[in-house]
Amino acid sequence: MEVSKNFDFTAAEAKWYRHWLQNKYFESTPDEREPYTVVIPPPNVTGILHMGHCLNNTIQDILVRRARMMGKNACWVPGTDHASIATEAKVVQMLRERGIQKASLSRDEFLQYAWEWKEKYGGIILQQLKKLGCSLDWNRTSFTMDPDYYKSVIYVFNDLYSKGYIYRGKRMINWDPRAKTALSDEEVIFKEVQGKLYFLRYQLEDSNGTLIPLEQESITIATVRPETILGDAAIAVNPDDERYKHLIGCHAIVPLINRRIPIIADDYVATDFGSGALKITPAHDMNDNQIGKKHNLDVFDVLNEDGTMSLDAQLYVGMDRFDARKEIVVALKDAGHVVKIEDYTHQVGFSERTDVVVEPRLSLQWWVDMKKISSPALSAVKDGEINFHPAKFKNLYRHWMENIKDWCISRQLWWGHQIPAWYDAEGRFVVAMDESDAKKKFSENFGITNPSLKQDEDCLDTWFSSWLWPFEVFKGISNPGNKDVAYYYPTNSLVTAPEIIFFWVARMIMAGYEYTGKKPFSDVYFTGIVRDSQGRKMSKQLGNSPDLLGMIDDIGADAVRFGILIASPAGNDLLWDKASNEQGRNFINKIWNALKLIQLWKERAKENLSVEESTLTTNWPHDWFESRLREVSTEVDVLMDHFKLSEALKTLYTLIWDDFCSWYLEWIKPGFEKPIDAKHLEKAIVFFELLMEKLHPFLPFVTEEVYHLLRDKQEVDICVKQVDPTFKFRESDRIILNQAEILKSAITAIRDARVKSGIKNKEGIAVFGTVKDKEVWTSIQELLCKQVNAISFEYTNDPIQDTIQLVIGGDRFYLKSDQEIDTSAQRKELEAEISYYQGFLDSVEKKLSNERFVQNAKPEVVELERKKQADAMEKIKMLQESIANLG
RNA sequence: GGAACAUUAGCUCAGUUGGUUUAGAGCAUUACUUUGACAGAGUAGGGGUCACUGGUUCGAGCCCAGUAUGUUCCA
Repeated sequence: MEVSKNFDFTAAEAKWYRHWLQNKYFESTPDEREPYTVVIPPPNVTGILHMGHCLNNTIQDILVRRARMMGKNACWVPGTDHASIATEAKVVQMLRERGIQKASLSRDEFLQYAWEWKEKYGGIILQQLKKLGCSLDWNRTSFTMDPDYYKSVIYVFNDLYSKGYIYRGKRMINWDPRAKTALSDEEVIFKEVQGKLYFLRYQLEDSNGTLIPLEQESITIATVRPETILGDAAIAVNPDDERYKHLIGCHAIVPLINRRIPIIADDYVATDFGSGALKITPAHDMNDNQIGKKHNLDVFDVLNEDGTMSLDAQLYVGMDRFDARKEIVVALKDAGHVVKIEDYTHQVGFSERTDVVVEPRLSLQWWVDMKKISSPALSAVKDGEINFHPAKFKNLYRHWMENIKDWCISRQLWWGHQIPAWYDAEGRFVVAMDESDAKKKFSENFGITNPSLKQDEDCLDTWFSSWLWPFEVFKGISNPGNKDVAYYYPTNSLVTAPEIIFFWVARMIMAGYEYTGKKPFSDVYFTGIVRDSQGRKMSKQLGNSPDLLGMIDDIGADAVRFGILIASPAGNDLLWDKASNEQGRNFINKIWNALKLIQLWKERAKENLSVEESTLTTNWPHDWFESRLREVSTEVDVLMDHFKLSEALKTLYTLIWDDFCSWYLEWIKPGFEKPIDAKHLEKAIVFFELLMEKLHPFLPFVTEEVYHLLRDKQEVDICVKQVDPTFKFRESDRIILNQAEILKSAITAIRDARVKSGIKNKEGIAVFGTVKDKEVWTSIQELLCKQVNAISFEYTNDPIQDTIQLVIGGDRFYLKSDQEIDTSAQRKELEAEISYYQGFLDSVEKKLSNERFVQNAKPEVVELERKKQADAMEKIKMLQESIANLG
């Protein structure tokens, strides 16, 4: 069959993905086989494919394809999560473009637009995964707001509430004034900001309650947020601070609004920061809030939910917080309260979603009491029931779980699962499955029949639905005990990013034990973070994320998969560079060229070659390559079992490029325009097929294409081919593998000598050997001669004059050619070798002359050193003789 | 401020319980080769006080302590 010059990945990728889908290879239903289940970490429904997804999903696809080929019933479940904040932002933006204000819509109207948006643009990412070759069971595509899934989330809320694990409480939270929503700590990004530190002096009262003139004595505080002084409730000083000891118990006056506030003592205050006096603003700072609670201070909430100043501020009411800051500084200056203003660099929290400065704010929120459900999840990882790869994340997990904090699960958004709490006009509430259930509970709890109820406006944190993912994709809650969940759950491997170990992984483990009594998965593989070649995280702002789909179009999905994986050492961040794609493309090109060679041979294959036609009389190359293939298969299995995917791919890369192409194919290659023995060709094809089989999980498209081109008719597709589990390394393989090492080093050494002596490739040489083990050399001499263009190979006991002398292993060789031998170059070469071995020998002898070493070291270690010594001495002796022979 | 992890060739990394040929791989680099599957190639080479300082040991890239630097997480 005619084969194109290069692999046409565009055509092959489309063809094979369609073919695999048509044959339903990715679809799974429960049967008698062992399942292998992976659930995809659901990407945002708003998302588009980026490098992180590429890495993550390539890894999952490799695991799943490998399991499928190993005879397991592989099931990889796709889906998306509704990403409440991100999606709502997109919808609001769409509405704005149409000139619609969100505030002008009812909740139902807004949700209609949101669903419209989701149907139209949502889930593009799933289509993109097909381009990457992902073998997902598309029939099982799930969404966290599917009707059953939605109901399960509501059920879980009810259940946890009835168990007393969910409570409602006023707490200091991170508030996003643009999205008008609470954020979890994890959604706040701290950035270094150039700000100002304002030193402000407050007027004091003396112990009799008389105002002291500002010029006479005052107390100076330092703040970066002068507008919040309107919410001051106290000034705190360190009890040991001599400067302020006399003021403790006195009062100060908040400038501009003349509020009288106490001066209190608290050892939280650092004496060496700012002025040593700390203003306490309980409504607007996490630490101040705690101090406020401790000292029973009043709370003045001076900000509205949109970040403007509130009525309680008394001044600048309705003005944005940053404008108010500018104005109040002017007013304070005018009133003589500003002592100095310094430049100050500090960490400020920004909203991950809207990038506005986050406000610490008091708010009534729903919380999960995490301590009540975390303990099985902690011990599961500690005891190794769930294994983390790499294991270092175990520590991190343990630390977080042991210091776990309550989880704020309410979000001030409409897109998501609406909190199932109903209130009456007097603020009484019940948690229920739906409104009629709520009415029933109102009558039970409060004796009220047919109350007028209003459901909580807020919806739940997205993670509160995605923590059910591993079992609810199989309807484990909505249809408990069904045949799918019984078969596929617990799942096998989860592949995700370490960034969401707490957001998601830990919570899935908790939910798994809480709702199924079982772990959700056995292994968690944490990928690295994809960074650019300068080590920066990829981000939209930096514009350093490559266009993944464009890359797939340019270079092919296989090359992209290779590129990302080869750069991805287990558990480390990876510095991704476009060059690694090219390495992938080159590798595919290499495979393609090997295919072309095989096709060329097919045209010239013959049975029963005559002696003149035959250029290979031994089966040694086939025996060797089989042993080598067995060895590597076993190595790769071990690496894969330890999730060392990058190394497994490197191992296969070397096997194909070096062992198969550079050695094996060269060894069996017929002479120029000579025929090849059909039985040799058949062997090569079988090996090529096995190589494609091993490589298929990594590079699915090119392997399927090559596999089908190797024979006119393949019985099965490689995608679903079952590997032979008995094809493994055997102890007996060692002999021939060792012989091959000797052969390779002999070829390399002789080629090197030829180059150094300027012997042209075309010029034949005669090889003479003085060897210890003739049997070994006899089995490989045909190949040796072929590879170094030797016209003869003879054994000799005596030195041969006027030859190039080599010591290979413990054997001596003489190369004879018509070329004149440059003895001085030879001598230099040999002397360099001697000095290397002499240095080596010295270090060994130093050890052996140390009596304590000989006494204390294990006998086999001493024995080994003696052998090293003997080997080195013999080598040196042979090299010296070679020099002597040069004359 | 606290904690975890890391530091090995120009870059990215291996290096399994301390001894296995005076440290290995890929990429990059240098020289040479070139009508024969493949220049997207082949052959050969150069390149490292294993961050630093001590300690344990007959013996340390590996174990221990400290220092420095970096990354991440938590305050």
